[in-house]
Amino acid sequence: MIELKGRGGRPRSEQAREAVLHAVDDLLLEVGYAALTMKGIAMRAGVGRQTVYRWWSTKAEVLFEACVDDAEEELAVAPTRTPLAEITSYLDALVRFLAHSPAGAGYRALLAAAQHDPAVKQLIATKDVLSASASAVLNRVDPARPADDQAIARLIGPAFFWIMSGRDPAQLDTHELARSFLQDLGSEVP
Amino acid sequence: MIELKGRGGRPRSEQAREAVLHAVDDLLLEVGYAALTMKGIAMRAGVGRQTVYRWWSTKAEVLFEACVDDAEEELAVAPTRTPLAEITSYLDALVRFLAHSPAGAGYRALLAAAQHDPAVKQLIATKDVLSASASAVLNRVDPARPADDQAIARLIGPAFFWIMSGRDPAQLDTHELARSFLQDLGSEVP
Amino acid sequence: MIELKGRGGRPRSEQAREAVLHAVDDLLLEVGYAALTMKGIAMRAGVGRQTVYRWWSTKAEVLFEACVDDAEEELAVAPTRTPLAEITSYLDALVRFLAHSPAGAGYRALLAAAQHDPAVKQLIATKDVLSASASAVLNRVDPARPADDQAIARLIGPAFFWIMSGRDPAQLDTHELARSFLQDLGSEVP
Amino acid sequence: MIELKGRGGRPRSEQAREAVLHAVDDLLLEVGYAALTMKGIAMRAGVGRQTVYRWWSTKAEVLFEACVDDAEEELAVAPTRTPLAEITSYLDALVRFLAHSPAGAGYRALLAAAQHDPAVKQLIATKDVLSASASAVLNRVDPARPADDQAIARLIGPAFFWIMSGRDPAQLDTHELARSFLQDLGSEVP
DNA sequence: AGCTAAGCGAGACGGTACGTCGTGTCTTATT
DNA sequence: AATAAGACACGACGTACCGTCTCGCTTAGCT
Repeated sequence: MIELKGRGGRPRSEQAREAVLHAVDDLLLEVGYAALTMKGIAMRAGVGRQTVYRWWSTKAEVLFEACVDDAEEELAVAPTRTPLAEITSYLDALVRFLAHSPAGAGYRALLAAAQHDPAVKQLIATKDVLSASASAVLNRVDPARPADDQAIARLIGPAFFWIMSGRDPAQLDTHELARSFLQDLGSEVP
Repeated sequence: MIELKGRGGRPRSEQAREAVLHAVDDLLLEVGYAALTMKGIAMRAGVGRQTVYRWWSTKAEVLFEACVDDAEEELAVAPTRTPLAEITSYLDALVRFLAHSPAGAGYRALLAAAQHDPAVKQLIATKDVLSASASAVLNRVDPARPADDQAIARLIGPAFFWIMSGRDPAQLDTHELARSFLQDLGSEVP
Repeated sequence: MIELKGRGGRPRSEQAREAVLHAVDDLLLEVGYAALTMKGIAMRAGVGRQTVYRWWSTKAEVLFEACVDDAEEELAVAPTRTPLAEITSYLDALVRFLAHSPAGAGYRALLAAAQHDPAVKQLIATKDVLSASASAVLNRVDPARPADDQAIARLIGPAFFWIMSGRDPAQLDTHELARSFLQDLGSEVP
Repeated sequence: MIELKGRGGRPRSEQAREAVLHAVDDLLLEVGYAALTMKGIAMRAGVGRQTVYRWWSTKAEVLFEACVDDAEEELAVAPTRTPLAEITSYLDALVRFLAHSPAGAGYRALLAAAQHDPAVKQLIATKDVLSASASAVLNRVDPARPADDQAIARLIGPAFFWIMSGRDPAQLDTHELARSFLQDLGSEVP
């Protein structure tokens, strides 16, 4: 037996929960993260403000829950024949996610907020979708060598910096990035 | 001569300007970027609110002016004998700047804000201290090959991602990063 | 016989009813009428909110039911030998009730609320404890002359105004008030 | 020299002050005291909420300032030839004020609130318009005998109770009240 | 004994006012 | 003309209470 929580009381409304998450998705695109407010979310969702505060403490938490699932899905790439194709395909997905996806916009906003808000830092640390996706790809490319953080940073870093520093995603040569990453991988200190 | 501005009137107070910039520096460390406000800056600086608005439009502009000079200085590394030492030294400076320097905290906050504020994006684009410093190092290491954005991203990216994603700066192996970067440099497609 | 209500169903809980009335009594003294809330009453009584709303529409109704019985009792004075003693004794009880009794505090609050809430006005009109008590005394003092509203107002008014306008009840000379009231009574236009 | 306050700063807006006071007057009649809110006052006045809170702490304070002047004016009666006419005229004005005047509605609301709010009690004690007006009449009727609180209570009390307890003002015989009051006055203990 | 129905505690729901704070603008007197 | 001071209209903050609703659980009278 597990379900021991709250014996009485009206159960949480799944409808309200979804309305809030959809409202956050919509508003992020329409007004941006800075103009995203708890009040605005509640109004857009047709929900009382207390209902939002009851389940989420900050707009960052709502946004995190709203886009973490999409993020995982968008960063998963299909297996390919060669490591080069696999890495290139992953980097393309990464750039697409960070630069164009709604979920990516949410992720960038959260990562930005985490730079000056320890609570958000801790929040996004609970599910590090970027590292996890890179780790999955690396483990598939070279199952013998377990993916470490340093390798993940070398894989993700250049594209990540490219997007975060505001450069044009179309100008990034992901194929060259993948080639150079794999060369390092095959030539590390013996 | 030079002073061609408004014919009459009181000149701008240099004292007020410096008080504002120092106030921003102090407050960023004390309360963080999110809690940084124009009102708070003015109060801390002992300056009228209008005086802040007269010379800067947003808190981002004040912060930018307050930390861009420090940033340039901290990211300049002394020339070294070998490329490997030079690159390693630069990456160390980069990590130190992003992870520990007050100016770096300001830069991170601005770059974060730029993710959802086009005005801030444009602002920090006017003086890309990170790319400029990397460019300087690259040109010194290999004067024959002019530094391009892709190489800059490969150099800065991994360390940048490491810090921005909240990893411990002490765990980053900059020497290994430098080695792998230089290997790519020497082996690019002929 | 008589019990024609709903054929089935759980009967009303007398325990809950009393808990609510006691809670209102307690809270009125502790936090005052303004801070008295339906939610607070339910919590203090250890009762569901709906249970309060099921039997009373407003906090005024609960309070009325909670203090009307006490009020009647406190305003009833024992017969005395002389009219003067009787009237004085009644005025003393009136002042004691209005100024010091918990039930009187409830009555003052309700009468105050009635000034801007027609529903409360109608509510307290259903059982005018003040006038009724005065009427009883007057009828005993002079059975020949039925107590009219004007006489009741002359009897109650001065003390009522004294308390309602915040004056010190100890400074009121009820004996003098009684003497002057009786003089009027005996000298009205023939 | 007196005007030493605040050397700098924008002066208080008289326009905003009047807009707020008029808004309170209007809203009291339209929605009643219970539904009167600081937010509503600010909106109706076309004024920021902070502006209201800057100068008044509670809706009671705003209302007090809004109706105290009207109250004083409405309770001042013109001198008459006979004491009976004077007293009757005053009682008529008193009833008219309490039962029909907007300012009187405000006064009743405040006096009601004072029953359970010490701050309001203290507030209305700073300018006791009812007692002051009665005092003025009594001093004119019998300059030899200075008006005491007990006499004031006997004069005001009956009419006050009549209105506060919700009776029909038209049914009150002020002439009889005045006659009986004057009889007491002339026959007090020697 | 089983069924039906209303009351019960609990607590989430959509709303709205609270009093505070920061926004960017404005209006003073002073320098 | 720039300054320090501070009032202005505006609107988001997070909290509290409103009155309603939906749960699972009594607790009775009526088959």
